[in-house]
Amino acid sequence: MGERHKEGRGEAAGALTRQRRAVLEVVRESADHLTAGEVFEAARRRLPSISYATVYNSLRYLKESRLITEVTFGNGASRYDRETARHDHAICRACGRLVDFDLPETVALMRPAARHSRFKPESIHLTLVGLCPACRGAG
Amino acid sequence: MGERHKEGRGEAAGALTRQRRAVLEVVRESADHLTAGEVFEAARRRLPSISYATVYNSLRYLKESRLITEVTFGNGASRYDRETARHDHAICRACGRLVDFDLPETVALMRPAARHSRFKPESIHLTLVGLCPACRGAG
DNA sequence: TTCACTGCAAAACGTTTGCAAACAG
DNA sequence: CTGTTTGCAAACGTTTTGCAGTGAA
Repeated sequence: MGERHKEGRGEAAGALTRQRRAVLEVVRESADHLTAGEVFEAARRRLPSISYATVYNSLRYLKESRLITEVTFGNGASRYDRETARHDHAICRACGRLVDFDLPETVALMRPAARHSRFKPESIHLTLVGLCPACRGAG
Repeated sequence: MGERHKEGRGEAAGALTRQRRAVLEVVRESADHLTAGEVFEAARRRLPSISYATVYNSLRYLKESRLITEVTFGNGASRYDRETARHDHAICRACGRLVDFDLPETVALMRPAARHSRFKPESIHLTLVGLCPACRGAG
């Protein structure tokens, strides 16, 4: 796994190429959580020659470099999140909308969760399923 | 395939056919969380003529009938859980092992989570990522 | 007869990989 | 030169679907 300190950033060595930077910027500039396909569409606007495979490769690289985060709920496409700090998620069961939030109380559950599961804890997060503001109104 | 009639249990109408019951029993008899493929293998031992598609159809039916639960983490295969009550999960980042546990404190976070996300809350669960007892030792 | 369910094969998705060519150090 | 990254296409694993045939009511 690792060559070290080229970038001093994360685990992945290697360069932040033009393609990778375009992908990173796309993810960073979106308030939403884009799918790989959506990232591809947007990245292509900046760099028309970029390929789908390179988008995937770049997303993997950026994730390993801890510059972005991958969110996988359900069997649909993964979504990519510019937020790299610990946080929680809410998912709308009607429209699938995914929202980040941070509930500080969550981290306090790490030790009890570790005790119950007997796992060595590394990270924890909360997932709220319900109706987003838009769908809550639509009933 | 003459079996019982409606169970009046969940949303899905229809019968608990021989195939569906075989699939249900497979899920119920496993302490682990089986993938559809594993359910298929086990169901085939009971009912050699059962097809993959029927396993998928049955799993969907059982899920809609609230007799089993589907768990989807990562981009791998869905796993099926006999536990239908609210509970939390721990996932081993080394081997992928998935363990159920119930942390009663989790439900108390539903209201604050709803406040932070502005969602109408329906269910909540905690996901602990770390190392399972086996991988914790193996380092 | 009617209608739901099954089984098969093929399609659909999202994602990964093999490889040759382009590129950076 | 040497190793890395790209782009393309093809492969992959999982899940869904179209449809003809089966079986239960």
